[in-house]
Amino acid sequence: MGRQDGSTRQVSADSVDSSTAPILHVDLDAFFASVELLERPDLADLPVVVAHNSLRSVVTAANYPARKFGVRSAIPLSRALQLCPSAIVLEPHFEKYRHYSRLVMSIFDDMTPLVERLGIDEAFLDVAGARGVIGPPGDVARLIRERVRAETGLACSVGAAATKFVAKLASGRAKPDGLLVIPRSETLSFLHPLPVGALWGVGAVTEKSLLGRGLHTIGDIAQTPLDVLRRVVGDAGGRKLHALANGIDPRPVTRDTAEKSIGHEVTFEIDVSDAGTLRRELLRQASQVGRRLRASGLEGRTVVLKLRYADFTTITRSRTLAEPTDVGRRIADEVRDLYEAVGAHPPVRLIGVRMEQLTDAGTNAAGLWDDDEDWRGAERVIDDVGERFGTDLVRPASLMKPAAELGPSKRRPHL
DNA sequence: TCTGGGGTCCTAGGACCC
DNA sequence: TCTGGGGTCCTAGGACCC
Repeated sequence: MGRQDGSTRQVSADSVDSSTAPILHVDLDAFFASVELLERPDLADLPVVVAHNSLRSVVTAANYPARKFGVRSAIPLSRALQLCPSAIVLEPHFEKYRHYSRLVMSIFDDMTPLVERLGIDEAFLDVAGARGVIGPPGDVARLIRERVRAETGLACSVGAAATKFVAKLASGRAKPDGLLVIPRSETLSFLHPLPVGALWGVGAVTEKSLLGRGLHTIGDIAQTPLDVLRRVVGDAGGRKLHALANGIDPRPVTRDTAEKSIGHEVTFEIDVSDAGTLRRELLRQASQVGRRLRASGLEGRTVVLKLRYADFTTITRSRTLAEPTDVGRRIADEVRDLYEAVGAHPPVRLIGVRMEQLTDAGTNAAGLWDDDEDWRGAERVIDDVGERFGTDLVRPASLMKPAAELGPSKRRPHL
C-alpha cells in the first residue's frame, strides 16, 4: 500500500486552497507493473520489472522495490538485471493494460468533459467546471484517487495546479500514491529550485548544453534572456522554455485530437543483412499499418521507411503519394521502392514503416482516381475474417474478390 | 549501460509559386 | 536581369515523451 509521505500531506492538507489549481494531472503509479501485480499480490514487495525476455529488450515498467536498486523504465533489461539480480521479470500484456486504462479513463470522464489522455496511463483534466457539482479541485482529486483504488485496485498520483506543466511536475513529486496541490501563488517558488532537466522538452542533450552554460535550475532559466535561450535550443524551444520557467503555460486542456501518423517498427534480436528477410518484414508491417488505417477510418498520403543500422545510425526515406491510401498492398509497394533505392547498406538492426498526413477515409469517397478499390475490398475481407478468428492471416488467393461483390466495410473505432 | 515501440514536434534546405 | 521576400510543400534528421 502506498505511503502518505510527509511532504505530500503537508502541501495538500485540506487547509490548502485548491481553487486556483483547476488543472489536474493524474498518473498511474508504475502502471504495467501494478497491473501485473494485481494477479500476483505475493510478489508486491519484491522487485518486479515488466519486459520482454529478449536480448535487446528494455524495461517497460518497474515497481518501487525494483526502483530502489536504480532500475528505471527504458534501461536495457540486461542492465536492470545487473543492478538487481533478484528482480522478477514478467512479460507485458498490453491488452490487459488497455482494459485497465479504459476503466480509469472512464472515471475521469465522470468528473469533467475536458479530459486529455497522454498515452495509456496519464491524463490532464480541467476541473474548473466541476466546482458546483463535486467541489474544488482538491476534492475532485481525492475522489479520483479513491475511485481508482476502489474500482481497479491501482494507485495513482495527482498534481493540481494552475497550468498543465506545473500539474505534471506536481504529480511526479506526489508519487507514489500521493496528491500535491500547488496554488497559483506558489507556482514560482515551487518551480524555481527544480533542476533544468525537469522542464518539459529538456532531455539529455538539451540538459547538457544548458548545464554547460551554467544554467542549473529552472530559476536560472527564468532569468536568462530569451535571445540566449534561442541560441541554445532554437527558436520555438527557446520561447517555450522561457515561458515555462516563468510559470507561463497557456496550453488549454483539450479533448483528444486526431492521430497524425500510424506506424510499426521492429528491432531484430540479431542484425539482418538478408534483403529477402527485410522485404518480408516490410510487407508484414505495411499490411499491419493498412489494417490499422482501415480500422480507424483513416488514409495516409506519405509513406516513410525507417532503417537503423548496427551502429545505431538511423535513416528515413519518404515519398508522398498523389492520393492517400489505406491499402496495405499499396503501402508495401511504395516502401519496397524506397528500400530498393537505398542500395547497399550495413546490417539492419531496426526496420519500420509509417504513414503520415492522415485524413479521414471517405473524404475521397467518390472514388475518383481510386485504383486501389479491388485491393481494399480484398483486404477488408481479410480484416473481417481475421476479426472473427482472431488471427493475422496471410492472404489466400480465394479471398481476392472484386470489391463490387463485397458489402460496405464496417468502420470500427480505434483502440 | 549498448540502447523498445508507439508517437509528436521542430529545424533546415530546396523546389516552386507569386 | 544576377536579384527580393513571403508562403507552402516536400524530404531528412533529430530531440523528446510515455
